[in-house]
Amino acid sequence: MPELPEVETVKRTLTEQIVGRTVTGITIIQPSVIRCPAPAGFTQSIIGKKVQGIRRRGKYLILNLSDDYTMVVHLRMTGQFTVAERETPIKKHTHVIFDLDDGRHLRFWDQRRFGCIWLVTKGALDRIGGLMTLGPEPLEEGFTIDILTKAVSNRQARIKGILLDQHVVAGIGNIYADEILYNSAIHPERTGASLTMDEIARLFTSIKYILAQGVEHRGTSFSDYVDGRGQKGSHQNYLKVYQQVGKICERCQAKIERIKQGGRSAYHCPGCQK
DNA sequence: ACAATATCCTGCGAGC
DNA sequence: TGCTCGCAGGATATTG
Repeated sequence: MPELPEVETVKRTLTEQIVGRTVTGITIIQPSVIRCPAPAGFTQSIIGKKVQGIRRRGKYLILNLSDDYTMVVHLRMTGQFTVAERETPIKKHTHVIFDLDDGRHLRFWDQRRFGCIWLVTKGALDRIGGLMTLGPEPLEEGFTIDILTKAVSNRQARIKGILLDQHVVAGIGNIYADEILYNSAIHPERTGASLTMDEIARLFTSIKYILAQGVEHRGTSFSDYVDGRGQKGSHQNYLKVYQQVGKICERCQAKIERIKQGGRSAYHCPGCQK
């Protein structure tokens, strides 16, 4: 599941490979992954564009192209955006193939087809749903303890749901939400309003620490995730609760449990997450 | 405004 | 062997 650390790793590995490259052709196999414009317009506009830089905002990849165009990609659940040699066989669920001027391919693959691509001109980024309403980047200066305090205050929603809300803070998904709550020893079903100042301070520290660890480990490859070179991350080897049902908590020796929350799994330690 | 739930999609494993 | 069911979850739409 590409969350902030995974998308950041894709950004870095793609930057090394495709900045300076020009798109010379495109094959759209599954048109529905392209949100805008329509395939004919997309094809016409993308060809000849040079990749000038890549940045990340939350879980969105943003490719700055020549002529003031911007291509935005969201990998959602199973999306992969990788560079491949032209001779490499095309896997099932490959939806879009960009031909690059160095003879290689940039390929968008997504087994479950939740991922999507937008191509807009500069200034039209507000046409991309969700991008303009994202909360602050958790690993940057703009994210403060004051912002987190305001986000949880007087909220009856459960804290895990608040962490997953991209308007509050950008880039946290199910894996890192569970790991952050474990690290701060807070139970996922606590309401925002119930948190003490001390707990909010711990949560703030854990958000930064766990996400930074995820980036350092180049992401969590639990099922499909790979970076822009097709390589897996290693953070799955450092998970304390996510997908760890029955394992012994190293902090209190209780057994890790899974509960259902909002249609999602919430992994936690019933012994020390209060 | 807020909080919870349904929806999209495919593959896999459990259970019968 | 082959079927059904539940599960995986990011973001949006819908409901209360």
